[in-house]
Amino acid sequence: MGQAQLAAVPEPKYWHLRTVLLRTIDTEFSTGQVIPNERELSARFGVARATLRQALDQLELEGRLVRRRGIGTLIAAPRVGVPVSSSEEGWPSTSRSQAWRIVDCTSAPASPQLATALGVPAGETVHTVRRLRLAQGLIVATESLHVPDSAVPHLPALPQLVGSTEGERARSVLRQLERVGVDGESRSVELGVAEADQAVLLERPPGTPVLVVTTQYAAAGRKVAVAVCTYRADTCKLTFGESGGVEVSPVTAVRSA
Amino acid sequence: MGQAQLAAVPEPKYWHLRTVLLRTIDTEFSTGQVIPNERELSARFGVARATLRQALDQLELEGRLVRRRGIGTLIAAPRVGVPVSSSEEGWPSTSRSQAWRIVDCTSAPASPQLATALGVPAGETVHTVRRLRLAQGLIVATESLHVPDSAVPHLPALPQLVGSTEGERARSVLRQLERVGVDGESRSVELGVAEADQAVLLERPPGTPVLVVTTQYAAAGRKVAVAVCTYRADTCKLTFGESGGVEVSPVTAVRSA
DNA sequence: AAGTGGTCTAGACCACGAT
DNA sequence: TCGTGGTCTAGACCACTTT
Repeated sequence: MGQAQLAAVPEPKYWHLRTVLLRTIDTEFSTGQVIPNERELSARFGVARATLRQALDQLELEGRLVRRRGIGTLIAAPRVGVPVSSSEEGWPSTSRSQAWRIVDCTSAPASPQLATALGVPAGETVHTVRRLRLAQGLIVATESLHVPDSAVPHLPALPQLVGSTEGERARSVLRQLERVGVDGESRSVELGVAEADQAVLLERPPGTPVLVVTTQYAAAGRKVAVAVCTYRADTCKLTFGESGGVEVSPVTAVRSA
Repeated sequence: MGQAQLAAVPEPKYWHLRTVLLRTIDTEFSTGQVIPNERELSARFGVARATLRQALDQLELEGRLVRRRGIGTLIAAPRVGVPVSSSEEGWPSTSRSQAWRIVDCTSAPASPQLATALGVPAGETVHTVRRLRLAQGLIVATESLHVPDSAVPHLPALPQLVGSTEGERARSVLRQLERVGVDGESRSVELGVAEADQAVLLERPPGTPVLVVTTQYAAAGRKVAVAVCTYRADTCKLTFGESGGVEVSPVTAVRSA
């Protein structure tokens, strides 16, 4: 990598450093390579390690770097395009794509907030299926799918499910939901950070930035499910619309134009 | 606060601090209030100011706090729901909603990346309209709308536009684009940080986290425009689907359930 | 054991907004 | 001028991975 060159301008050091590093990794490094360690870089640029780390923090937030404790700092792979478009992608089709992996399934009375979101009376039984979403073999998201009991009337009663595994119970919920069908969905996307439990599932430390996608599913004019899907912001680019799956063109690059 | 857990991995101080602060601001503060300053808080919790700031950084990333230099740290207002759904919302209807404010308009040969994204030969003239998006009187996003010259054949030639203001030129581009119509769009959303120019427009410091929405518009099977829209991640929740505008229910709260 | 990133400290000074 | 958050320093120790 290049050598120290810091302008004495109103621009903060860490921001200038980020710019220099960004240009360097764009021109002299490729995906998967490890860059020099933090102590060496801070010495080379003549700044404190904390300042250098501030620059690396930015680049990590942008998904350009990945830092692994005990290993080093690596050039990140380009973000994976993850389709979040029509029902077909995220919907509980247990068959087809292996893109989802069931974690567990619980049934409990709805909290007030959840009841409101689902449009059911507080306290009604709600089945919650937790799943992991995979893309290209990597975990990219966790999902909590909440289904009020009244939306899946043909679900076997709880007592009959004693002895069945969580996976089986989860699959029955999904199957029943499929039978109901969906004729509408509304969605929101916002930035969040992973709490402890999410962080474990995503194999990331707590506080990891995530894109929280909340989807409300409707059938015959009433809400039948709410899904809260938590995507790793560092590795995911959410895609919507007709062009499912892989991106048609590297539009991301337009940003720097 | 003090817990005797068997955690083989001790929770970092800043993360525990975040949890405590989050509970405090949820129960004892309301939107717009200023919380005690950093020096006092760090003293009160018996940690270094840098550690306290690490906790505040998290809460700011989550959109729960707003820090203003010279003023203090305030409880943030809930995120504003911004419709990014059908063409109607984001589309250049110069009339109707006052939700967009034109910044400038330039015409230049397409960079290679931009040409690829638009599906035109590199070097073709591309008109770029920059706009601000407002919601509830606040700036929530900037947009760069790229339109290849070949997609708007009836646009007055450049020489004829000499003397016209940028605003007028921008409006003619938008008008022509409206005439062409749109029959398809594909979109992606990812996390980014605001560069210097974007930061100025968004009235935020460089490095501010943003949600980058890239939209490709098509008409008659060919791409007619690409829009790169940069939303302030701290204040925006992007909404898709039928329920435009305000959210139907406080689904966000489900996260903590 | 050695090397990496992660956390934490106790200071210092600067830029900004209000007074 | 004063109080605020923003930046920066020079260390220290810890947790993790590899050798």
